[in-house]
Amino acid sequence: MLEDLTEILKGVLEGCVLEIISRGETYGYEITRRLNSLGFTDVVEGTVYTILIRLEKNRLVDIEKKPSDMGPPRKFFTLNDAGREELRKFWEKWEFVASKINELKEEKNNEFLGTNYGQRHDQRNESV
Amino acid sequence: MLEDLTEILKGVLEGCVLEIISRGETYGYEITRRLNSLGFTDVVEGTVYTILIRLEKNRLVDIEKKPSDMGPPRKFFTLNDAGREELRKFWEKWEFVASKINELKEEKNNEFLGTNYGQRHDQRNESV
DNA sequence: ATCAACTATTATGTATTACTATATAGCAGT
DNA sequence: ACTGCTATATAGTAATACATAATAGTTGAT
Repeated sequence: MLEDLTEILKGVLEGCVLEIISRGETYGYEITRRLNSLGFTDVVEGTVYTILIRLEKNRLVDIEKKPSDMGPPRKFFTLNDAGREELRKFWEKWEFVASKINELKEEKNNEFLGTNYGQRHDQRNESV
Repeated sequence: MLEDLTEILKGVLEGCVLEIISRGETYGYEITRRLNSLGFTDVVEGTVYTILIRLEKNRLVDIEKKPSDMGPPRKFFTLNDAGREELRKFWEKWEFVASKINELKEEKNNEFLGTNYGQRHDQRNESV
């Protein structure tokens, strides 16, 4: 149905994984299934594992290996303090970006209210 | 204030540029200023020009060069049919992804309503 | 016992993207 | 001349998601 989400997922997928881990100890395969059932049906294990390895490398997670009765042993991940701080920052960034994008979208819907094409756009130096 | 937005902007910045062009003929430098005043203060000309060259290569825009009384000539961009279709698809993708991310975020806020850690997560094969 | 299906992790290579940094150039005011 | 603003172009870099394949444990059917 929807086309490739690859590019639009860059930068947010890691945040999603952090959020999922923050709910409680979990592992790569389960995280992938969780993302799939959320709606990101094309995300595969390989993608999630590279994110998990990155989280480990950046010391945002604690890891514990445990046997499973369903297959090979699982590597369980939990967020540590740095991971929780990273997650907090992710949501902060997300809310900022999402609000700005929606602002742009709203302008679009309000186009009929009046545009200023041709007139000077002098908001230039009022920017943050 | 906010940290680096680089990664989270991947995949959405091009959509923003398409949207800005869709309002009417405009050029790289002005698009950059528009993005800056929207809140994306760190986006620089170089980034926008690479996006514009990409749009041109993918034949999503029409181009017209015009002299300026403010400096060097400007390259004006307008969306063609393919560009408008690409923009439509961008908003479709954005709404999908944003709704899913917010769904994940809401679950977070509703954590206190009850979790099912430890119990089996048997939504596995109910996924889309 | 063998095979397929599901569970689970690891690793290599690729494409795409935003960014850095720099170069070039026109115009205005000092 | 010099600075500052306007304006475009481009080579190189870092980061990310994905494709693909290898490995391995468990279960159930043939």
